[in-house]
Amino acid sequence: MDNKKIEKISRALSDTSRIAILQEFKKKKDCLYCAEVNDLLDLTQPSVSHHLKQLVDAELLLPKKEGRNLKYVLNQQILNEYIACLNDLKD
Amino acid sequence: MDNKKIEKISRALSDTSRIAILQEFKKKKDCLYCAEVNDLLDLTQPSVSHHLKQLVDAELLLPKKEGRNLKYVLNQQILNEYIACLNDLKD
DNA sequence: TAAACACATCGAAACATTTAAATATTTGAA
DNA sequence: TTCAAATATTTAAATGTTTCGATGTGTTTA
Repeated sequence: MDNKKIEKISRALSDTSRIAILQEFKKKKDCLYCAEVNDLLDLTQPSVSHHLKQLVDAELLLPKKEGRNLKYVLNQQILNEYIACLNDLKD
Repeated sequence: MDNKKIEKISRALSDTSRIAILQEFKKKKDCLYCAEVNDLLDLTQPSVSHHLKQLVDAELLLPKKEGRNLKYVLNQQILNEYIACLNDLKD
């Protein structure tokens, strides 16, 4: 994972709304619907859409279309790679 | 570690210059002088000072004054706590 | 004490991010 | 095929970030 990718993931994580979204996955067994995120956050629908887009762009979330709903799955692999890079900063 | 702190650390990590600074610590045995960072990055002294400040504000670096020089030490503990929070996102 | 050095702060320009309102798109249901 | 629901995009305002030049502050050395 190169530094540009680390930067991108870090930026995706640098917002309490997006952190809250990711934390919600634990309760929901790693799978969340867009509408559930709308209920979770006190933001308008376009704002939530924007935040989800950033998490998807950083590949932390994988979108899966289900009819007119959108289901998100946590990308554990990229999270593991990111964590490995951080661990690498230590000696 | 609360979400505000996670946000702050993530934001500190969301810049390739700052990532490069942290990576340099590995080569320098976890201790860097401000002037060494100036040589490392192709940025002016005020810009480097700004980046170091963000890393210090996020507590990723601990500053130690040595006469008119400033030495930084990597804060492994806060890095570990941050990594633990990220691991916590997984189930 | 004066000059040089190391680092911080200020001010401003350029650019990016966050948010919401309005609108568009896609899909399912009647 | 028309209507309603779910999500995305556009636009614009407010705010935050990055960078540099100029300058300030504290410390060592001549």
